[in-house]
Order: sequence, then structure tokens, then C-alpha cells
Amino acid sequence: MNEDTHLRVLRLVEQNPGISQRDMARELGVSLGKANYCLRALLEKGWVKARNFKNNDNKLQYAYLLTPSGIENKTRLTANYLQAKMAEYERLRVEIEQLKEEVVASGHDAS
Amino acid sequence: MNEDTHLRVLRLVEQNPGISQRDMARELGVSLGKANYCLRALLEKGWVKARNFKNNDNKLQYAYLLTPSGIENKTRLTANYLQAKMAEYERLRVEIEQLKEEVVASGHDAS
DNA sequence: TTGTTGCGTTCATTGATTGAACGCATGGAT
DNA sequence: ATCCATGCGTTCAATCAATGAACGCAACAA
Repeated sequence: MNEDTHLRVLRLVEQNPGISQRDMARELGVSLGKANYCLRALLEKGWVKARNFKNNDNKLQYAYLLTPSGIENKTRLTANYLQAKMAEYERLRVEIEQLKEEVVASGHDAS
Repeated sequence: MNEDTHLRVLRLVEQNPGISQRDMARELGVSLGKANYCLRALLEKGWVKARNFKNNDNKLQYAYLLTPSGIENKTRLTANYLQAKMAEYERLRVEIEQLKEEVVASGHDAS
């Protein structure tokens, strides 16, 4: 499972603890199976806890809450993610610059 | 098969018609099987022609050449690609901006 | 001649992902 | 009280892209 997906799930859960796995999947643009798999991984790690939403001994309709460890790791993942995105941004800048030259050059050839 | 991969293959072939599928795969960071599959798709479309490199009736060691249609489509794909990358660049700019705010905010909370 | 290298090709295997189907709880309608 | 529809988390067979080991073949050097 992807760390980026983990981060996105942590974000969704923090912002809306009552979110269902189906809505989570829709929001992430992945299948229900994957959302479930990812969420279970986070539960396994202890980054997220599931609390019963309505009755106290029913099984379904959870509220998902970030644990302190989950908050900590979300911060860490966010920092990593930001750094990666900034590197990607720079890489993209250079690539676009080169592509523009290339397009202009082939335009000259064609004229 | 991905259009981006097609474009990258067209680029490689144009710049080095004598390239082998193995080097192509290495350059693209994909498997030999995928490079082969992709190249065959381009041959099928008539964007690339394979010419025998050494002997005229041997089967292997081709030179891959862009056809006029291949050149045309490479230009088109490049333009599309550039446009997509520019949109992605802008999207990334916004995302990074938001992430920075988020990181700063959580930093304030933690201090 | 013989062994090695490099070529394109093939295809069984892998691994991630999907989404239909399941059992269960809930809540509204009859 | 009974029924039905809805929504929940869970499961898992099926799918599909991707892999890379293995093949036959040509070329070349020893």
C-alpha cells in the first residue's frame, strides 16, 4: 500500500471521522476494497482507532479517530509529501522549459 | 498502453534509431516485455517502421525509423503532453501552497 | 568448430486493484 | 409486530497491467 494513500486517508479521517469506507473510496478515487485494505492497515499500525458510532456493542457504523501516533505520523508524512512535491515541481519546471524549446523548434521546421 | 510511454518511445527512436528493445526498456524504466509491446503498437499504427540493420533478409537487429505519420503524431502528442504538464505544474503550485500553510499551522500547534 | 553475446519474441507468473455479493443493523412504512 | 429498503464493513474470485526468464536465431571471436 502506498504512503500517499495513507496520508490521504489520514486527512479524510481527521476532517470527517464519521466518513464511511464507501465515501472514502469515492473521495480517493479507488475501489471500496482498497479503501478498506488501507484503513485496516492504519488500524493495524495504531494510527487510527475505530469507535462504535451509535450503540456501544454493535459492530458496524464506526467513527474513525486519529490516535496521537496517527497525528504524529500524519505530520511526518505531510512533511515528506511536501518535500517530494516541491522536488517534483522543480523537475516539472525544467521539463516544461525543455518541451517548449522542442515545440518551438519543430514549429520552425514545419513552417 | 499509455500515450506518454508511446511518446517517450517515439523520442528514443528518433534520437537513436539503432536502439535495442532492451536499452529502450532500460531507458524507460520498464520491462523488456512492455517495451516490446509498446513498440509493436507503434509499428501496428504505422508510426514506426523497422528496417533490417545489417543483412537485408535477416530477421533481427532492426533499425526503427519514424514514419511521416509518426513524426506528425509525435508533434501532436508532444503538444498534448506539454499542455498536460503545464496544468499539472499549476495544480502542484496550488497544492504546495496549501501544504505549506498546513505544515506551518501544525508546527504552531506543536510549539 | 564452438562458445558467447545480443537480438526480438513469448508467456506463465505476479501483484495490485476491482466491485459484486454477503451478513448484519437500522429505521421507516404498513 | 412485520416487512422492506438502505447503508455499513467485510470478503474474495476475477481482472489486468507488468514482469522477466527462457527461447530460437544471427553474428562474431577464439
